[in-house]
Amino acid sequence: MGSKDIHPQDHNQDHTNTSSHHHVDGAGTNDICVSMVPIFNHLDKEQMIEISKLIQTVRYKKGETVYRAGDDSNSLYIVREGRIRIYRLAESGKEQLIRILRSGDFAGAMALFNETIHESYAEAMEETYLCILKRSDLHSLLEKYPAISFKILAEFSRRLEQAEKQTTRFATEKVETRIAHFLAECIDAKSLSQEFVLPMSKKDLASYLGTTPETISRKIYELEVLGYIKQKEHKRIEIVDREGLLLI
Amino acid sequence: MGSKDIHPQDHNQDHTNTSSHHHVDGAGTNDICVSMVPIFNHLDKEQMIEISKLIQTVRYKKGETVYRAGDDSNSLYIVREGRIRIYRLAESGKEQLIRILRSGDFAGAMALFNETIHESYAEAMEETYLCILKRSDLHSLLEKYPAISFKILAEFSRRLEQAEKQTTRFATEKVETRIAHFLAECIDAKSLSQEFVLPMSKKDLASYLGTTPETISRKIYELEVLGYIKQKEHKRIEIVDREGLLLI
DNA sequence: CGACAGGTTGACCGTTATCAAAGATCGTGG
DNA sequence: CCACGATCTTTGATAACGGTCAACCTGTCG
Repeated sequence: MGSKDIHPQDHNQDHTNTSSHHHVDGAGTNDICVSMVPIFNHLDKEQMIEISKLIQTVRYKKGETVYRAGDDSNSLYIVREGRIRIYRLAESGKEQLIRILRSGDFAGAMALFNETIHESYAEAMEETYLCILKRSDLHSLLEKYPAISFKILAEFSRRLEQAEKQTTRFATEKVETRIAHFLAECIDAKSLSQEFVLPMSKKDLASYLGTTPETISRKIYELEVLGYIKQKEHKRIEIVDREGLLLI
Repeated sequence: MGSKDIHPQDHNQDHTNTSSHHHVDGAGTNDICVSMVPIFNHLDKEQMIEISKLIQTVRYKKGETVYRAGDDSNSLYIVREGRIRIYRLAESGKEQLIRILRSGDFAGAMALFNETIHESYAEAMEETYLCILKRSDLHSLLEKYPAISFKILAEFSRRLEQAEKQTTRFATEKVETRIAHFLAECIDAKSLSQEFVLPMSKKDLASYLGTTPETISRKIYELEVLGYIKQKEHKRIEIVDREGLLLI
C-alpha cells in the first residue's frame, strides 16, 4: 500500500524528503499539537509525550496537495497550524468543497478504518503544518488506550450528523436559503459582534453550498438590499437581522 | 406519527410495556440477531450469547415510530427482521429520506456517542423486529471488547464516505443524473440479472433523491424512451444500457 | 364497493445555471 | 515597490431545469 514507492502519479508520497516538504522537527514540540486535538485531550502529560514521539510534523506550502482521491490511506493528518481544503470531484468533474480543516482538526481517518483509498482531495490553503500519525501507530494507540476510540467515535458521530444535515439541506432547501443560513451561522457562538469575515472565498463558498459564484454574488447582494446583511470591505459582513435570515 | 397513544413527549422510553410493543422473547433467539450484525460477527459463540442476554427484541407494527427528532438517545437499534425508514425534517418542514435499514443494519448509534438527542426519525415500514441494546450495556461491551469499537469505527467511516458522496451528488449533479445513477447502482453486485425491483416507493425515492414524485415519474419515463431502461409491472425495472445510464 | 394513498400527465413559471465580458483583487517577479 | 498576469468577483442577458398546482388514473385495503 503506502503511497511510498511505486506510483503512477507520484506527488507528495514521501513526506520526509520531497524537496518542498521539509520535515519540521522531532517530538520536541509535537506535544503542543497533540494537546490541541480533541481526540487526545483526555490523556495525561506522559501519554501525550508518548504519542508526540510517533508523530512527524510536515510543512506544506500553499496549494500543495496532501492527498488525493485514489491514494492509499496510510496516515492520520492533524492540523497544527494553517488550513486544509477537503474537496471531492463528482462524476461530472465538478468540484465540491466538503470542509475546511483548521488547527486541531484531523482528516484521513475515514479511509484508515476501512483499509481503503481516499475518495477526497486535501490541499493546503496556506502554509500549513500537519502532524502525521501512521496507521499502524494509530492502531497500536487505540489498542493501548481504548478511550481514544471513544473520542473518535464521538467525532465521527458529530460529522455524520453534520453530513446528513448538509445532505438534507441540499435536498430540500433552495440556494437562497442555504446561503442565508450559512451566513447566519457564521456568528453563532461569538455572537458579541455582529460582524465576521467570510471564512473562504466566494468561489469556495459557492462550491461548498453547491451553487455558482455568480449566484452567490447575486443572492448576497439581494440579502443586502432586503436589509438582512451589510457587506463591508474585504469579505467582512455585518449581520443586521439574524432572525430574519434564519426564516428565509 | 407514532401510531402509539399517549406520548406527548415520552414515546418509546420503555419498550417493554407499551401496549403496542409486545416484547418478543428473552435471550433465547437473540443470538441469531447478534450473529447477523457486522459489528459483532467477529466474536465467538460465547461472547455472542453474552451479548444476546443484554438485548431485548421488540416488535413494531407498520407505520410505528421507533424514535423521533428531539428524543433522548438511549439505545442502539438493530434490525432483526423488517425495514425501518430513517428520515429527517428540514427547517422548511420538508422530509428527506436518509436511509432504509434492513436486517443486520443498525441505527441510533450517532446520538449515543455524543450523549445527545436524535436529529432524525425512525419508522417501521412494515412489521419489524428490532434488537435493542441499552447505551450503558453498549458502553460496557465496548470496554470489555475493544474490537467492537473498531467495527463501529469502520461502519461509521463507510457511512461518512457515503454521506459525503451523497452530498456531493446533490451539490453538483442534476436530478436526471441522480436518478440514472441510482437506477444503475441498483444492480451493481448481483449483476447476473438486469432486472430488479425498486427498493422503495417512487414517492420515497423522490424524497431520497431530493426531488418530487412528479419529476421522478417524468424522468424515469424519459429514460425509458431513450432506451436506457424498461419499466415492467409493479416496480420492476430492467436496465437495458447500464453504461449509458452512468454516463448521463 | 368506496376511500385513500400512490402514481401519472399537463400547463405554467420561478429559480438558478450558463455564457460572456468587464471590474476588482491578489500574488509574483522584475 | 510597482506592474503585470492570474484569479476572483460582479453584472447582464438568456434559457433550461425542475418545482408546483391541478386533474385524473390506478391499485390496495378495509
